[in-house]
Amino acid sequence: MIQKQKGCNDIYGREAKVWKYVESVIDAAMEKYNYTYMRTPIFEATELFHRGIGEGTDIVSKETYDFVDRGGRNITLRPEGTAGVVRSYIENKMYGDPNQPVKVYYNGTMYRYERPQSGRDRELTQFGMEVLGSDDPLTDAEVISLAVNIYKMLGLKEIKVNINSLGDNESRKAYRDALVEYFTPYINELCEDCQVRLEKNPLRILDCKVDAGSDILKNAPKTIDYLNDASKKRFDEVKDYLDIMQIKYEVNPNIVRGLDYYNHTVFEIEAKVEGFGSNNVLGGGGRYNGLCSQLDGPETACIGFASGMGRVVKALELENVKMPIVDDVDLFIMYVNEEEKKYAAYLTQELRMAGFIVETEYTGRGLKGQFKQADRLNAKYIAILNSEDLNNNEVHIKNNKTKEEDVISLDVLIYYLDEQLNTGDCDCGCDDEYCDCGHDHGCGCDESCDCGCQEGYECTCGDDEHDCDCGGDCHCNEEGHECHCGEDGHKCHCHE
RNA sequence: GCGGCAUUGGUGAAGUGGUUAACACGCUAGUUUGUGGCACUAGUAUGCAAGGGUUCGAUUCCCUUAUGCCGCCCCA
Repeated sequence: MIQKQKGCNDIYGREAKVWKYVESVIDAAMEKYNYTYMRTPIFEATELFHRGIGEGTDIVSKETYDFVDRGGRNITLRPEGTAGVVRSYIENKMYGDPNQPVKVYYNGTMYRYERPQSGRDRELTQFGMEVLGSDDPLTDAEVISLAVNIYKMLGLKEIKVNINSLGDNESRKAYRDALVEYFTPYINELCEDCQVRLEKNPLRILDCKVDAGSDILKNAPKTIDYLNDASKKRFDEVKDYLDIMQIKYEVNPNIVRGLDYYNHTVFEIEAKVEGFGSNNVLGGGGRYNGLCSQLDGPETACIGFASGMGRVVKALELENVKMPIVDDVDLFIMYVNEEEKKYAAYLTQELRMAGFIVETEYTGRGLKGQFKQADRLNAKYIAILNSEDLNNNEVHIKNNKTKEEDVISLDVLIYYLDEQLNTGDCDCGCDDEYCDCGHDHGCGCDESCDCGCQEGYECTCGDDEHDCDCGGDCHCNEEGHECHCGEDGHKCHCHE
């Protein structure tokens, strides 16, 4: 049997629905912040990542998927999203657009040649956003706020935002020197890995798991103490904006990120859920003002954030977050003989065109088996075709919840279903099959809001009956968008 | 790149150097002349990740490979 490649995953069934839902929430959040979706190629010239990330690190030397194509080009499957976005910004001369900063987001697969473990795969899906062309501290706060709000809208509660500032190049260098000076006398007391880090990447000693908690680490110099006045002022401004936006965070001097190109603001968002394993960072980001010029573009101030979809989904599962996932069908059409099957084919087509989710039998099961199948599919109604009924232009239709059965004229079947299915929990009276405002179409407006509630906020969706303490804005409050469900004061959250 | 543990049917799994690989769920069919979910009955792995070795004989022992889980390195 041919197996999937190491560190890759097949996502299907219910899990795939969860992914689609998470993606829809991401899209909605990005839209609110006015970040535009962009797609860049999955493979790029190897040089892009070598120059972007830096030659010396393990990352580029042994953790990318590299190959030479048939034309002799050196190709690398993208290990992250930022480099491609910056390349595109330069190549398409987006810096020339008067509409600055450029705010974009992406969502796609990345490839890293690593040994898989919990929360780490070789093919992973990341979403992220970048703001290119502004050094305003407000953009730092905006990116962090957007990241936090995505998690909130999804309904995650146990998250922690860690922020830090590395300062400008001058501050960074001063800090690095101070660290080396501080740790050198203690070199023999550090773990073996840290002894190597002291020379290669002293900042990462602060991240060490072995030495964590030791007095040497606790008393190490803090980035913040080495920020020059301008950098310090800038960091204070970022924190002020976060306070104004009511984003909770903690300044954590040990957040340093791995790459050289970061400066000023760096941040990580952790899942604080039990059982998450050692890789519990949902996402991270920071400012990278030097990258664009390093890639032959103009000097451009940028900040970005990226988050792993797999880890987000894992956090949602561990927190048992409820999601508005439609996994039932409106009607299952049963039949036994060939003549009935032909009518089933016709009826299936007809009702689907009318907007219902319709299923029928494809594997030759008997009636008993078809009833079981209808249950498995969570069919709300069952139509039992029988030749005699059909000759009388009638059909047996059964409510699969109450088990009540009616015999109705085929002429009124559509109206019958329409009435039955749209008078459930939801009273929006919607009769437009393409509107997703109704309970049957996944709106979630019937009981509780699906906006990913957090405490301490008031819902602004304008629906009285629906008591929500959601975080930030409810995403059913789409301004200027008219719902065609016909209920006043009820705003639809469909994206048309 | 380094290390620990794992891999038995559609699923969860038990098990042993030697005739038919437990048990449960599921699934299919029947009892039920076209209305299920209960009950009962029957069927449901020529196979124990793949390949090689030891042995009279291996799913069981050994080796290699693959994949999975967990950790280290690294972390974009």
